[in-house]
Amino acid sequence: MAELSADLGDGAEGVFAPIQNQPLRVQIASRLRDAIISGRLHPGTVLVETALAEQMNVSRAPIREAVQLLENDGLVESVAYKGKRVKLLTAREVEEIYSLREIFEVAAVERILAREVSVEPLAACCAAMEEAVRMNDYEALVAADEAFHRTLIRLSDHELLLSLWNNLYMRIHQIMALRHRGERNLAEIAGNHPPIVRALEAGNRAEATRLIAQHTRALADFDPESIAQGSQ
Amino acid sequence: MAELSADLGDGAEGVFAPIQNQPLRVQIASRLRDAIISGRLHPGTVLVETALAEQMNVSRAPIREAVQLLENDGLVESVAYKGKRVKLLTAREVEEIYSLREIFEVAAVERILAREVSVEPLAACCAAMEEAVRMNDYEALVAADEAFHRTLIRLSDHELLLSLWNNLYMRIHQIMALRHRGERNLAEIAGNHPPIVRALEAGNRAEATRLIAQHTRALADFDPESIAQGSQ
DNA sequence: TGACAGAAGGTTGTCGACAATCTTCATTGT
DNA sequence: ACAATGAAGATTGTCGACAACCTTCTGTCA
Repeated sequence: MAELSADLGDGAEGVFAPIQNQPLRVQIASRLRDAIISGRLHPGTVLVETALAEQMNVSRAPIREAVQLLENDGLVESVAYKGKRVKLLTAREVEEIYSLREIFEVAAVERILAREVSVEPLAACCAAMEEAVRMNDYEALVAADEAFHRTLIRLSDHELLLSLWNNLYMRIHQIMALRHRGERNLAEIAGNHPPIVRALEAGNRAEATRLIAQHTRALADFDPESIAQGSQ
Repeated sequence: MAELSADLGDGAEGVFAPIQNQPLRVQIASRLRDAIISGRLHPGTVLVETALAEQMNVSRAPIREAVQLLENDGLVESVAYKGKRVKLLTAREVEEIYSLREIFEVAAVERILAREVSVEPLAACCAAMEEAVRMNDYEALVAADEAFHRTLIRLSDHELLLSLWNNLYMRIHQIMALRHRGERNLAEIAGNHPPIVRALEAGNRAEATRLIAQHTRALADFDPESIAQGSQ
């Protein structure tokens, strides 16, 4: 039994999938989070505990705790005497989210350059993006893009920064899902990244920072009216 | 009644303190938070719901929710099948907290310079610090120091950054409380800040950034062994 | 016709209890 | 003496119910 659990834990080559007895609140929170960041639950949607409990066939306790988890994520807000609702997105907040993204990425660049970390993982992400462009696969491109930026943060070797990034990117996901999908030039998006990698390889801090800022601001250049707010 | 509430809300000059019917979880969370960041609850201390519920004479439900709030704050961690405990502090985590502090302050400086905001509020904080030095009041100096840095973030006009800062500074409070109080030169601490204000006034980005980094690293220059970890 | 008072409805806040799970300790066998 | 098995204890997870609070609708009075 000792070696069995060891196998499952380490190699993950075992026959059995690892048993994961996640608390209900975690499962519920995952479902709700997915619904919110995918845009299925619009900002302003009221989350009524009793209704959710009935839908998911559980009691209110795990629902309450799950909603609280989402509140910590900044996806849900509490409005006095009205209950909880999916957080409304103001233009200002969207701006701040993207500017924070820029702050984080620039900080990551600084650390990567200071520690002279290999940027090979970033090049791999670029390759995945080019592949997605060849296949004309928008979803794959988005995934590779996310992987690129998360890898950038990860290479900075800063766990706290990475956890903040994960939370931030969740909200960016939501914003992208709510935004009308403009006609994006796949090749242009993919093409933005290799120069960043090259600047990092060259140790060119100013250029890397400039490219990151430019890329982020292009993403943030949205139509404020395009974000669907729920009723009210 | 309308004008009464308006008075209380705006001027805060009314006779009555505003009625705040905070949920139990918020009151409980505040108490626990205070205990943790003041160092009265050491890292590693196990938080048993039933015990806390009995001590505070409430049921377990609000205790659970309060502890979850602290978990979101990063002050409590969940260890499988052992319950929740006050989060242990590793040297790495402390380093990351201070490096994040530097990232945030540098970002704030950039924004302040870009927007040409008046730095008068910062000068006021410096005056408070000098007054504290004159009175040889360590507590007042710490308070003024915190006010200075929070003001710096506030002047950057970035709500998201400010909320992250508040959370981060909570943990810095905890670290300072756990750290053996070295003999600090009050005048030296106070003296660090006016040059920052002058650099901001002069629009000298490089100098301001350099001073911030220097100041932060002086704070982070701690003895890793000095942080008391609870039993285990 | 408008405004105020009252009642009804709905939602969150809190509680006590039960169930499930893991840990720890005692016991037994080799 | 050590290891494995079993039982007991403790803690978290979940549930259903009650209470408090605010909102909203309706009815009445000026």
